[in-house]
Amino acid sequence: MTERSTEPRRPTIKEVARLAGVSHQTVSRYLRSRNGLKPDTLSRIDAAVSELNYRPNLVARSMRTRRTGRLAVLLPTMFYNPARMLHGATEAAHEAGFSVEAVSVIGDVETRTERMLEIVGTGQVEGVLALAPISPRAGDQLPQGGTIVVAADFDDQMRGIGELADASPLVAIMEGLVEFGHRRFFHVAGNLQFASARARKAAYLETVERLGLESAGVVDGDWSGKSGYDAVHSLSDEQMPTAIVAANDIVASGAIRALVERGLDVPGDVSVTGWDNNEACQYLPPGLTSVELNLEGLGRNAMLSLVKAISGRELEPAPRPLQHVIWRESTGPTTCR
Amino acid sequence: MTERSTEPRRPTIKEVARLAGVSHQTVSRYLRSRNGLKPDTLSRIDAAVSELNYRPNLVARSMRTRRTGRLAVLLPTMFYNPARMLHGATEAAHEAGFSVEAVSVIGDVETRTERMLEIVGTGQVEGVLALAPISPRAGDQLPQGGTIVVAADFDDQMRGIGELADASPLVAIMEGLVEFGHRRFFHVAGNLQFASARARKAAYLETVERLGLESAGVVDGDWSGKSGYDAVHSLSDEQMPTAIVAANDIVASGAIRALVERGLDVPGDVSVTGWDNNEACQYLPPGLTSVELNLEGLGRNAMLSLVKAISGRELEPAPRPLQHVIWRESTGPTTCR
DNA sequence: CCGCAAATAGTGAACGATCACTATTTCGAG
DNA sequence: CTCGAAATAGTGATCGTTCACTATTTGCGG
Repeated sequence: MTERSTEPRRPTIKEVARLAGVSHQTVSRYLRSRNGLKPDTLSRIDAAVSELNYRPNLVARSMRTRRTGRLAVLLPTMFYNPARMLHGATEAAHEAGFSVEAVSVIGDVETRTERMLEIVGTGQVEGVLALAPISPRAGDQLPQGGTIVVAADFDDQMRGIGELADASPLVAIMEGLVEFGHRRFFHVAGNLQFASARARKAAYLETVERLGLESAGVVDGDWSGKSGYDAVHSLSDEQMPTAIVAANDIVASGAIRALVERGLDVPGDVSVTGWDNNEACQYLPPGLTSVELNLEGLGRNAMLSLVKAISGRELEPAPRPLQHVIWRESTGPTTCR
Repeated sequence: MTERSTEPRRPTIKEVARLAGVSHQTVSRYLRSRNGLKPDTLSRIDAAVSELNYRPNLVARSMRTRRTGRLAVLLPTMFYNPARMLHGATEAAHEAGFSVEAVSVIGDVETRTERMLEIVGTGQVEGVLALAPISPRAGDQLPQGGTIVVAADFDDQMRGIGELADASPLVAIMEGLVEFGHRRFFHVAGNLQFASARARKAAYLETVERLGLESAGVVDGDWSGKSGYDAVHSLSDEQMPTAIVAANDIVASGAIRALVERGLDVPGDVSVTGWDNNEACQYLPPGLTSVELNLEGLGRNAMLSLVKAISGRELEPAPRPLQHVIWRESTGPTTCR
């Protein structure tokens, strides 16, 4: 590991002012906007700033302006990989002049909610973007002086909101499978505390209904491979569908293993689909039909709504579409059985 | 999405003091340590604090103490999933009283380094933990007043340091494969800017040498499935090894696909191993022999060295071992060919 | 060259905590 | 009861910036 440290005191606005032969307030104005200064004054300050290598003390600025310019992102740790969403979110926040604190909490909804309220309570952050479910009661418990909260994957009515919970690719998947001749489906859902899991389950049920399909049912899972594995093993031979729509690629991988263990071929006997376009699942045979996500874009757009709520600024959203189906070998025409 | 906001001014130390009938300095002492106060005074302040729901203004405290209590973690975005390491790191930082800012940068080493220097330069953070490679020149460019940098996966001599680069499980894998009868190996390395990739490559070469094995060579990859896929397809039939040691599970999945495409069975013809214990690779047949990592522990320990360098505090490290081999179906005895 | 508005620059207070002192109270020994 | 050190509490300055003013300079029509 490499370690370095130096600790000379940093120059202040007054030292810059003295060197430039102006008042500290003039330097302050220079920092805010370079308008309203004579060209001569401006260049003298320019010179002083670069000579002293001056950087404003943001803590002092925060103190006076009562704005910290900091946001927090609450990350889930157990169920899916939020790193790319975090990236999109931090980039967007950076564009809007905010820095982002990452908070990841292992535990249940209540633990996460408590931790989030604690963070808001310190007044250190101006807002929180929750990428993991939090308690719907959180809004009421916000401490006075508390800040805005945007929960991107959750709302008070337990319904998903926005792009994160857009389940339309699932409809596209099922329609594609129907074209392949499939009539009997099965869905292994994700953790239903996540709006995305609820939305996919709802979309599955609606599509079964709308297209008059058979369904071997829905098993509520937890985004894990084991949940897919167990769900398939729980089916009797008579129940066995010809197409399994899994909540994500991990669940699908568990389902595929269980199918293989039962002597069934994918996609010969049963087609399987996932979600997230997991790289390993693209390569390992059979390449898994999945939904490619622009996770950075989803993270960005979630952050945009927080930024807008706090500062009113509207930044450019990520270009659509943010998700689309990629068909691979794990899906195919039904065979006579 | 849920949004809430309230903005009554927060109470200050002086208001607490007035309510408790003491001086503001007494309240300040109360906040630092409750010692040296009369029980009566203490309980009066206790009452005042809870009545006003007082929380100290950390920005004001930072201003006076010249300590921000903030650290930054520089995350890689392209190659592997740092979310669990980030979690371990933030937990450790939290224990030591620091908050953590997440910075993820797409781009090359120079881009990351520049961004890191920018962050240090603002004086907002007391230290940076780099989980992605940064330029070895970064130390020299640290701005004056700059803070300590710990690069957990890199050092000036391009050699890996510490647990992140511990390649001993690779030796265990190869020894196990030798017991299975394997003599002819192949290694697909990760991105060699990462110390872990360099360490695994070095361990592979040393073990080949030490045990007098045959090697079909090493292909330098980039942690991607494609790199494993291409590497295997680049081999002639004569070169084909009986065991492929891949830099991680994704690379292994690409290798397996290429093997299957060439009509080879895993593990019947060729054994394959990965690294990271990717959940999908555990389930999809053949279950991949891999290295389970305590990523939270690795993140924690990396953060501990930063915390120690900054504050001198030594926290409890994660219990060892932090990685161990898990044997699965993708490895087996050699067959006569 | 005057007068007056607009443009530009300066002054001192304030943000909310801690630091470095000084002041007061407490309490046991003599 | 007094003295003096230890324990406890108070006072005012300070951190580096911006805010709310006031002061000065500039530019231009008459």
